[in-house]
Amino acid sequence: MTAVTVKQDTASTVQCMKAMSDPTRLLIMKLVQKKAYCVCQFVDMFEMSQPAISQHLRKLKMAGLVREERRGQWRFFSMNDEFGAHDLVLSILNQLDDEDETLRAIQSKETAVSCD
Amino acid sequence: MTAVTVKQDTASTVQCMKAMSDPTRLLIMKLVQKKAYCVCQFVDMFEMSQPAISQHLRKLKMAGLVREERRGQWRFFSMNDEFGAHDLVLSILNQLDDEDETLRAIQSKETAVSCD
DNA sequence: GAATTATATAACCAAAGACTTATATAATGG
DNA sequence: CCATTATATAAGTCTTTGGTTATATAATTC
Repeated sequence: MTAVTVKQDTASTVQCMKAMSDPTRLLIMKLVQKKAYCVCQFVDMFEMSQPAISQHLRKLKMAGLVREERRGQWRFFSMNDEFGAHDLVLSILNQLDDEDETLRAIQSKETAVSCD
Repeated sequence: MTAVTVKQDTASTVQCMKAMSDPTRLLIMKLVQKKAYCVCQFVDMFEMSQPAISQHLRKLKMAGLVREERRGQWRFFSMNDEFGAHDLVLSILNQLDDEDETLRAIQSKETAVSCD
């Protein structure tokens, strides 16, 4: 297991961190680390309006942290593991407790999507 | 060398990340990782007004990332290594390139303080 | 092709951020 | 004690952010 890390410059580090410095987006990243989710699933899990979720996802996508894939009428989002600061993303997510209350609460609200 | 990491909950992770999600504060953290600096040194290095620097330092201090120490008329700031999310801070700083242009430029402007 | 479902986008708003200038505080040195 | 130096704080401004509601777009189903 090599631990060689791709170093980032100040601007990209800040951009990546800003994208993740929000509870909703941080948890979305934690979730997409495991598998892809569609917008409506996030809407249910975070109990947040569809436009609000959509805008959070747009930020993550614009920053390069996630990737979007269309499946029928759904749009699935997953972690972009080719992202330049991918190592930074991983080390941040790695510091986040998997037993965290907020995370647990959100995961428990996961709903299935027809196309699954 | 143990790599056991103290996990953080969502709220503290976000709080810590927000404190560092600014180029000035990120670089201040990178600097204080090595040694303590006083306010006037940051003012010179970042070519930023004294109140602006003072406010950035207050944010870092309020969030628990740095520690303040008075030496005569100066106030020195250093990394708080007893901070709960200290590991998170370190892994973020570790991802930041030491050869980064912005960092280099700032370091080159370091000035001495009489009391040193 | 009309209704439904999933999503994005636009326009708006309140709160938070990052500065500014002006002023207060506190230690130092004559 | 007074002037100087280092720093903090207050108040104001402008921008960014994270939500809202309303509407547009696009695929699916009947």
